[in-house]
Amino acid sequence: MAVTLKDIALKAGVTTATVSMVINNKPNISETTKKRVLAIARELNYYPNVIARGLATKRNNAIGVVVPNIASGFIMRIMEGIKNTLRNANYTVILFDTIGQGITEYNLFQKVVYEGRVDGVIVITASSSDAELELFKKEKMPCILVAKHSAILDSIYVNNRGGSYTAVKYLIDKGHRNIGVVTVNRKNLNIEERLDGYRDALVEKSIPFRSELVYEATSDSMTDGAHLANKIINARQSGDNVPTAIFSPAGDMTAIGMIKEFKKRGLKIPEDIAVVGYDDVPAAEVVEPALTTVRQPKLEMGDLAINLIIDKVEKGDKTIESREFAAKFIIRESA
Amino acid sequence: MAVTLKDIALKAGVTTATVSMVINNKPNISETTKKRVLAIARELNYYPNVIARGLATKRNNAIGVVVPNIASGFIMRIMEGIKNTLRNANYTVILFDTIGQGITEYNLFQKVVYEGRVDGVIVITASSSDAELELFKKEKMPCILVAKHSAILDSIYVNNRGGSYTAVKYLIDKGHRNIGVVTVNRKNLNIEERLDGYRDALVEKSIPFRSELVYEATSDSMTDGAHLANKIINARQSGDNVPTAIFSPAGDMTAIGMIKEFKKRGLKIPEDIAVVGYDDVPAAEVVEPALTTVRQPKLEMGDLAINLIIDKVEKGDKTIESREFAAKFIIRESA
DNA sequence: TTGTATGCGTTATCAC
DNA sequence: GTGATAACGCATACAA
Repeated sequence: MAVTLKDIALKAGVTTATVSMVINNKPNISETTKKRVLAIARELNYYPNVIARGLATKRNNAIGVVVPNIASGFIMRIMEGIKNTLRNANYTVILFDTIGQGITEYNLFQKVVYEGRVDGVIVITASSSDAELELFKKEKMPCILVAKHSAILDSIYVNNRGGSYTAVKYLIDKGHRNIGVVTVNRKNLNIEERLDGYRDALVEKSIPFRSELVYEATSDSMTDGAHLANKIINARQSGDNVPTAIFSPAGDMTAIGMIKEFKKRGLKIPEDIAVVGYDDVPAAEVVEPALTTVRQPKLEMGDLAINLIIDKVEKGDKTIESREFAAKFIIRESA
Repeated sequence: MAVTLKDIALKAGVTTATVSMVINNKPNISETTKKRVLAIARELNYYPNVIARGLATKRNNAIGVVVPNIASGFIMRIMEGIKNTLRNANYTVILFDTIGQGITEYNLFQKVVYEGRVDGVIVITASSSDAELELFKKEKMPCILVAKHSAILDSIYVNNRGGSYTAVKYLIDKGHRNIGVVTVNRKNLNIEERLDGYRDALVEKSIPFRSELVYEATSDSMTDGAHLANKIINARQSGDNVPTAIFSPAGDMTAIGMIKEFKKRGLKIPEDIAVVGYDDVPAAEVVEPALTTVRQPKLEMGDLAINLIIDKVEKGDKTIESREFAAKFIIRESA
């Protein structure tokens, strides 16, 4: 049986109210009783029951992290940033995701908001609409949106358009004019923004956008990359529209799959065809040639997110802030 | 303001007790009031406050996952398995780790047990002693230990000794007699077990164990691998004790770093020196030659862990079970 | 079939 | 300074 305030009160000859005040360091308690109560608490190895405390104070000291799917390197790095800076802050983080639960993201939002387990949330998703996110505002649940800009909530996001622009401009400056681009049909990847950056660079250099140079992957995987690489090589052989460089906002694994397939088919990277990825996964450094890619500052985003949300929760700050991070272009050998 | 049982009761003209019984699908409620209450609950968009419910029932529908550090691919894959099969089971998972909190693992155990937030825990660590783990038993907190065998708690673990044995035997069968082994000083890696497997294979084939063939990494990283590779090459040049194969129970990244450095120094893999890793990280498939390695069935372990713990929590099962998984030897090109 | 009363462990508002 | 007492939202034993 867990030891409660009552146990301590009984043993100390005071009431639970007094014990509670001692435990919470409230003023107006005599030094002597304070010492006695504290000693007994330690002796009995007392831990406050956070559930009961939460009921009484309407504060749980818990932050929810809401994600579509935890099985993503992107999200894990952000989580790492969150946990890393949680430090002394006495908060517990609770992970919510839709995985395997057969519910929509909005259902999950409702659950998180109405269940009452958390004091605030960090929502990491680019696939929810403002209409859905509105729920947090409506129910006055402190919330930080990570991954895209929002007009109605605090948000932390990366300038992916700028990241793509930098990458593509780099390719153009190297002399490339036919630059293929790999997209993927995953809503929470901000893929449209990334394509915009690609177009920006083209426009700036007066290079026409050509839809034949857009390749679609079904997921960010090496097999998809290999498949697309073959498609490109075949197009090369039939002559026209031969890309001399590929930019893969769909992700690094696709880019890596392409590199490996290009090499297998006898092409030299980056001489015959340059490749640029997106994400900077660990394998990007391993592939030969090492992958030039775009990195998002995930740890920093997680760090900022947890700090912001705790501020919101504790200070009741109501202003809507948003913070943009720059994507970092990592130049290695593949381009 | 969140809607409570009281709100529904008021509107339905019954008491909170009745509403509670309806919500929880208790028997002996007339169909008519049931329907009416349910309709109003839906209309008001009622969600039970899980904190209050937890206090009343002493059940939180929450499982704690306790880890030393979430920033590990191993743990993330297990988490993925856990979340994946959580499915309809109406449980929330709460992540606890010691990262950046300046507390010991045992302090964390205490927090988890005494705070009362969770009904059961999955502890993923190989670095805690039985004496520390005893706490869960003592306080009757249902617990599954993942990563090593335990006599006092349910446990799920991988036969790492067998996995190492298989890998090293494979090298021996390929004709290798001087097999280097890379260790790392990280307690929660079960490194000793893995070394035992290495020794087992040696003993079986009557090959003497030689401590000069043991190399120590400081972490599982490419830079450590490169460093060790150079050490080995230098030893080669001075003549004696030249390993013709390397087994890296310290992890794949170290093995990959070695491969890249060996290649840079002009050695051919696996002809001049064979390399076998441990873990099967995504990059293992990317390096050239692709890394032969040992994989632990992480998803399956997570799956079993969550099923077991929910059973324990719900059925109050008291027997101590343990389940061993076999490690899988993945043969690629580096050996 | 439904209402009344009580408790879960804690905090908070009063008196004294 | 400290003790009663109510309240948080819900569940449940018992009474009606």
